[in-house]
Order: sequence, then structure tokens, then C-alpha cells
Amino acid sequence: MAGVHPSTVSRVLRGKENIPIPEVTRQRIKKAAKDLKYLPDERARALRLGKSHTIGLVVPDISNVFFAEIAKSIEIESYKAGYTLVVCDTNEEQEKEVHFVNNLISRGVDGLIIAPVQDSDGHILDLKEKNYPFVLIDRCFEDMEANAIISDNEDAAFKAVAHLAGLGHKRVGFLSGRQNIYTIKKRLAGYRKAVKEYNLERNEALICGNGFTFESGYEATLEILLLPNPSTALLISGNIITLGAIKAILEKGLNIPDDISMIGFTDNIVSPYLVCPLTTISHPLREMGKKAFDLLIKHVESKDNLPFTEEIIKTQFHVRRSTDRVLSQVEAAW
Amino acid sequence: MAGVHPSTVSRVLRGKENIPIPEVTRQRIKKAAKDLKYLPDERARALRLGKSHTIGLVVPDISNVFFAEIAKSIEIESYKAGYTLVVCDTNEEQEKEVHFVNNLISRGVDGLIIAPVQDSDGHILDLKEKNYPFVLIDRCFEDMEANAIISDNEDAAFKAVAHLAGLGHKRVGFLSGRQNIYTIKKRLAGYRKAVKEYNLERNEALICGNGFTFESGYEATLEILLLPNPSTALLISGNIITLGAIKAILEKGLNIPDDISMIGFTDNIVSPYLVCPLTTISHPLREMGKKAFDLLIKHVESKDNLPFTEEIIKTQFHVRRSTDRVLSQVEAAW
DNA sequence: CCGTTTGAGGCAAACGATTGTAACAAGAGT
DNA sequence: ACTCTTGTTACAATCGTTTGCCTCAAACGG
Repeated sequence: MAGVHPSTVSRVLRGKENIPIPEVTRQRIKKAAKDLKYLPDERARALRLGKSHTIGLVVPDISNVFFAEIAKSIEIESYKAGYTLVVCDTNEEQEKEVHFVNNLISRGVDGLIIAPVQDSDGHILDLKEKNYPFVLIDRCFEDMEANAIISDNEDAAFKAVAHLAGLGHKRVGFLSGRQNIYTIKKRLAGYRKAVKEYNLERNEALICGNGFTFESGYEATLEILLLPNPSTALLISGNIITLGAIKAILEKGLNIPDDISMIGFTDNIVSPYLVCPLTTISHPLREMGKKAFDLLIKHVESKDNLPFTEEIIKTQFHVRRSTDRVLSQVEAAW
Repeated sequence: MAGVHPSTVSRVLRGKENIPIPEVTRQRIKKAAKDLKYLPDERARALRLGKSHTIGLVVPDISNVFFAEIAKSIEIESYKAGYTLVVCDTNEEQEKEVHFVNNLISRGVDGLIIAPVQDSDGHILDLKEKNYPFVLIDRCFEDMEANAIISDNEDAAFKAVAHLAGLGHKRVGFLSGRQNIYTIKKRLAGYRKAVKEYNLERNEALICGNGFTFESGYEATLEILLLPNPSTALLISGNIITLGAIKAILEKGLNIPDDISMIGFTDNIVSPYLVCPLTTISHPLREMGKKAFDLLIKHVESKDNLPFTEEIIKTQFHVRRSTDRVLSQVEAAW
């Protein structure tokens, strides 16, 4: 429409000022582009340039606020940095994760941020082998060196149990998420360490559950409540699980915190407004997202091979009403 | 590596059985592909084929469960149908929405699902003009014909207010989200209709708020509570706003539902477990997502221009404890 | 008046995959 | 012995951009 060669259009629209093209032609091209509502084909550009200015984010459940918050902050950072973010939800299914990672690479994303399902790690090792830039977030692999932004799960769990011990609890239950996941392993380690240190009841039956769903939280809680000696407190590894636990507790006619204390692993905007305002461990999710993005971009935009960085982010502990002194049967009788 | 021409590789890997290629060669190529961990370049394929098997989803806030649920169901449907979903979060900013829509088109997505910010509609009209397949979800434009999957906001709001009227409430507040949005306009219309029909107090001061944030919910609620005659019930247009409202109510030392009833517009998994189990209007979000996806794919895969479809989905009403009979001052004195 | 610089912008190759057509060889048919 | 299949695989063009290089004309210097 402007009567010039595509290459000239490209030079004008990409703003190559050093190539001499008279202002009249520039204007003619720009006007034509506007009139035609011309949008460059990013596929073709990416193909030619070998760079897509796109990054991929792979999370296990986008409908969980935990990952939604992370996604949101990475999205905001990407936008600011001129990158487009592609979000994929694996639904905690390994097969989908492999599919998405390959798919994203096929579409030429410049890098990946992954919160892995962790049923296997072959595809992650492939990434390392290909020297593909990626950052693990929230979950990493113990025996693998990689970029990772994680939180201090072990320490947080330890402190949470310590808090309960300080309130006189002797039997603390641990509602687990999927047990083969890094975060859960670490939290469990912290739990065990505190149980030992504060001399609480050691009983494998108090460690219950294997999943991040409402139902798995509900059922695991029932199992613990139906023990001959149910726990007087619960440490709960996930915010959807927490709701299942509340359901079970209410159904049994129990009161929080009088009959049972609870601590939620993962604070969110509703924690203070639940049936009983929930004591939680809170993760600075926005900060984690930003750090993961910055780290990824550093690797993407660097020519040489940077060494891997693993950063552990401190969590915070919010005491609300769901944790209180244990009422022993004797005290209760009073 | 297999010593053959790329075209032969393509034919083998795409499984063109009608082109005669001897089994030995096929195996040689497949083995090489596996050994090299070959992944086809989807950009190049999309460029050549004019089809990317990708669709774009543009939502105003992915960290809001409402849209996260929609995103999740669309993601699941896309995966099943062999499409990749690209999710973009506009943060309720018009400028970002325009950017994302253009960006997605540039990358050659086959179609778009949009929950628009609705500060303007020029970019949507462009889509129509270009005959680009798209489906609006949750929010549509009153004066524009387009594919849309929406819910019966007006009716739902009407019924909610009717429910409150039935409980004896005469002054019902309406906590609004961003007021220029289709859904809010409709809800407000339903509210006004019920106010008229049940002869409730008509007072513009009872319509309050303009945003979907926690803070805007908090402040709008305070405004209503500080009126000389505060409302005895609230209809609340959004789940984050609801939390802000609860904060304001608790801060004022009021009790739900004794001092004030509330109905939340948008049920979610926590609604039953809030300080006071919340009476809500629930949207079948997964179903809406699936319908939007199916509709989009129908348009994407059809050669001819299908007529636009607008489907209105029925909401459900969940009565929980947050709505109760109004306690008049006289009754309360008893 | 001729050679050289400079301005303006076209040409062509490349990115990687796809596909209609062509090419070449071996074998079949006459 | 020659043509005609048929089987096997290569060639070339294409998708839309980008970029190094080249061309052509006008202007300039001597």
C-alpha cells in the first residue's frame, strides 16, 4: 500500500534510525500501517530472530490462590519487561507437565518458570542438558542443581509446631498434601524435628493425607479425628485442604480452637475471615514471583552460562484465633 | 541424521500414510527424531499452515477465583481438544487488554475468549471487522452483536433482593464493582427492579463502591454503615469485595446476620466457611468456560461465517446463614 | 566531463516446516 | 531393447520478517 519493499517497511517500523530513509517515506509507511491496522506476525519474527520475547509458566493448579498469586506477579513483571507470559495448568498431572514443557519449547519460549508436579524429573534434566533457561518455583528437586526460588518450609513447619507445643499441645496432626513433593517433604521434616525436640507424641497415624483437594483434606481430617486419641491441633499443608479440614471439624461438632487448634500453611486474603480466623504461615508470593522472573530473565538475556542460583525466601507467621492453649480433659471438666 | 530430506521427515512424523515411504526409512527417521529429542518448531508450522492450534484467554484478574475457575476449565477443555491456551491478565486495565489482544493476534492464535475491561470496545469491533473468531465471557456489550456466554445477572440480583425483602428488610445496600461493566449494570438493574417491586427504600446512597478490590469493598461498606440510616442488608457484587465488607462490618462491632444480612454475588469454595456462612448466588463457572470454549472452537473450525450466539446461563441461589429476618429496633429491644 | 560519494530503497537469503511436483531407479510389460 | 509403471525420495516454493549487500540515480568535486 505504501508502494515500498517489505524490507523498507521493516526498517521503518522497527525504528532503524541509522538507515537513511527520508521522512516522507517513513510517514507514508506509518500511515499505511495504521490504515491497514497492520500487526507484524510474531511467529515470523520469532522464527527469524530466534527470540520470541515470551516466557512460559507451568503451575499445578491455577485455581489455587497460591499459584494464582504467583502467576499474577509474574504476569505483571513480564508485561513491564516487554515479555508475554504463557500460563499452563498441569492439574498436578505429570503427563500434562511434560506435554506443556515440550509444547512451550516448540513454540520457542525464551525461558520457563516451573512449579513441577515432581512425579519424575526427566524432562527437567533434558532442559538442563539443552541449556534451556528455566527457574523452579516453590518446588525443587533435592538432588538437582538448578535455578530455584523456594521458601523455608522446614523452618516454618518447625516454628509452627513449636508454637503449638508452647500452647501445651502434645498431639499435633500433620495434614499432608501430595507426599512426594519437595515442599511437603521439607514441611514434614520440620514437623518431625519439632515433634522430637518438644517431645510430642510420635505417631505415624497423625500424619495423614496425600493430595491437595478439598476432599483429601476432609477425609484425612476425619481419619485423625476418629483415632482413639485424636490430635488437639493440626498443621495443614495447603489452603484448599484447610477448607476440607474445617468441614470435617464442624461436622464432628467440634469447635476451633477450643477443641482443636489449626495452623494453615499458606496465608491468603480470606484467612482472617474464616469461621475461625486462621493462624497461618504466609509466603511472600508476589515477591517470589518477581524474583523468579528476574532470575529467569537474567539467564535468558545473558550470553554466557551463568551459574545456578537457589534462593530461599523467609515466610512469616501470623497468629490469629485458630490456635489456643490446649484444654485438657481435666481442665475442661472445670 | 537419518540422511533424508526434511520433507521426508515431515511426512513420516506427521504420519502421512498415503505417501509410500518404506518401513525401514520410517523407522530410521523415527529413531533419529527420538535420539535427537527432536521437537518440531511450532512457530514455523503455524506460519506455514496458517493455524496455530492455540487460543487466547484474556481475563481481568487471574488471582480472583472467579476467573481462575473459568481459566481452569477452559484450560482443561483446550488440552482435551489439542489446543494450547495462552492466558493473559489485564488487571482491569484497558490499555493492557488492547495490548494483549493485539499481541495474541500477532502470535497467530486461532481465536480469543475475552472477559473485557469494558472501558472501550474499539479493539473488539476490530475483531469483528477482521472476522476474527472470539467469544465474550461473563461480560458483553449491550449494543454489540457477538458470541457471548454470560449469566443471568439481572434475574439473580432481583431474586436476591426479593429474598431479603421476604425476610423483612426494607433498606438493602448494593455494593457495586466497577460500574461501567455489563454484569454490574445488569445486577444493578435487577436490584432497582426489586426495590421498586417490593417497595423498599430508594436511596442512591445505598448504592456504593466502584472497584473489585478488597479496599474498595471495605470503604464502600463503611460509607453505607455510616449513613444516618444504615442498610440492614447488603448485596455484594464480587467475592474480594465481600471480604472487605466483612472487615468493615466486624470492625464496627456488628454481627452477621443479626445486625446486617449479606448476600455475595459469586459463590466459591470458601463461602460456607466464612465468619458467617455466606448466602450466595453461584455461577456454574466450569460450565461457562466449557461452553465458551466449545462455541469458540465451532467458529474457529467452521469454514463459513456462523451467526453469533449469545447464551445466558442460569445462576443458582444458595441460602446460608448470612441472611436472616431483620431485627427491628423494637424487636431487638425485647 | 568524468569519477566518486551519498542517498534511497530493492534483492535475496534465512528462520523451519509443509506439500505439490519432479526426478530417478528398478522392475514389469510388450 | 524400449517404454511404462511404481516405488522412493528430493526439489522448490511458501508462510512473514529481518538484514547484509547491492543497485541506481542524483549530487558533488576536480
